[in-house]
Amino acid sequence: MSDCFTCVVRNRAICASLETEELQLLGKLGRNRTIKRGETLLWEDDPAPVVANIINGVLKLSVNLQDGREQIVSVMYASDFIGRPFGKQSPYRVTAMTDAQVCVFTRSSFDNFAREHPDLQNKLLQRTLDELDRAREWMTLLGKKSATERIATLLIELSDRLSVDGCSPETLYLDRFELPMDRQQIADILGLTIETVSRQFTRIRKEGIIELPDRRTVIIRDRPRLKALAQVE
Amino acid sequence: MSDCFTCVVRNRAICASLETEELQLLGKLGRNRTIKRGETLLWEDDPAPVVANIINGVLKLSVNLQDGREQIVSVMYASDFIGRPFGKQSPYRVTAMTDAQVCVFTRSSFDNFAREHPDLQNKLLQRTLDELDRAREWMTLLGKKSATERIATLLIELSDRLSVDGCSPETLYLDRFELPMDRQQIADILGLTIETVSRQFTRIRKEGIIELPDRRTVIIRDRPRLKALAQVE
DNA sequence: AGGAGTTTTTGACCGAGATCAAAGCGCAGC
DNA sequence: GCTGCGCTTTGATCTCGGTCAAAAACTCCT
Repeated sequence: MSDCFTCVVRNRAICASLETEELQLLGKLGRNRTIKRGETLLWEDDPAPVVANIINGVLKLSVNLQDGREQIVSVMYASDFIGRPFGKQSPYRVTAMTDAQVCVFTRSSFDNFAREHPDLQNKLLQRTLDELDRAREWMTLLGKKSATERIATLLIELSDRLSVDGCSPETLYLDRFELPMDRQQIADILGLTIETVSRQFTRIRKEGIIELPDRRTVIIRDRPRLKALAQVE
Repeated sequence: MSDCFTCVVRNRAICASLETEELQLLGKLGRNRTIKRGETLLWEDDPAPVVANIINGVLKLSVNLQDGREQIVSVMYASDFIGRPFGKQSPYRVTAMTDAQVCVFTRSSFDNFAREHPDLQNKLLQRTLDELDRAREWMTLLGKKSATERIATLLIELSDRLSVDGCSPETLYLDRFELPMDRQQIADILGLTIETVSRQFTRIRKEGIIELPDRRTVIIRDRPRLKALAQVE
């Protein structure tokens, strides 16, 4: 059993809606699990589905077309909730982009628990609405933005989302961070090819907006200009 | 006051989760409203927000960038739920694509009601999850599909969604229907330009897959081939 | 340290869809 | 019936990002 009371995401995940006793009950249902980078936690329409909270690490949710094309439809971070409770199966593949730790529930046990805890369901609803907003923002990116705008938007988003993850309250903005994904994955998030991603990185690096000390590290040198590139909204 | 008991979407909208007495209560909170094609029901981040059920008609949800680019992030049909309950405001513009009738609630009154009706919240959660799936499917379209694939996908989707709307149970497939939007709106849904949309229509019309008796009418002549064009998944 | 394999960058070229421009079509009003 | 206007189609050209290929940089192993 996992100890929910010392859990690092206890106050940010959906569990935050629960009181001591309920948390104890939910804790009995969950199992901690470690996943290696590249490992798939959940296959599309898995017949034995699970839901999970992310404790740490970054996971992707992807749609894979038969001809091999892959679209990443969501990137999920610590405290995010994975999976589809109630009814339908989840038509996505969930794969770890970095080593990760998750807190896993069988769907049936989670469903039963949730049915009796309206506060938890409410939290879940709000999270799903947030996720929907994010998906729609990304639709706008995919439908209307240029390659440069896409890259800039991703970098801004990452610096926001990873800073919460890092949990150091003094760094409101993360100006230096590790990319949790490789170039191919960036391409599959942004609806571009790996070559275009690389060229755009080079471009904004040469303009002095960012620095790339190595493949995985990004330093934002000129945030206002980066925001200007991203912020067409 | 609107009469919920004879409402055409009574069994398909979220209200389906309510018993007689509760429905009566909710009915007191709602107001019927007619909207003309092109009229905007809700502006992005409206300070006096409402939520609504669609009784009939088709509405769009759009994100508008400052330079005039518009991405339509959702097309909503009869029995769909509009707006964002609990907390945040809705960052989208909601506009009628056809004349429509909606059942409107102020957000605060709806929130209060929903808080006391877990079944309603559960229904809302499931709907939101469905909507999220649809948004992600569209992300895949916008990120990975060719112009032809996009048009074909939209036509299949419309023939599915409008047939439920029409409510004639014998027509499982609608092979003839009216487009609820003009070419520009199709372009803004699919992340294309109006010219490309027009060219693709002409193309699949010349191939005998569809027929276009007039601007707004579509007849599907060869559904299997249309599906093949759309169905890259 | 050297070498094999992987990932990323760079270069040359190409093409799907965008852009710009000009008809064509359908309908409302007179 | 004609005219004017908005929407749609068609045509000509351009461009951004894709494709194909090779070089460069990094990683990991021995």
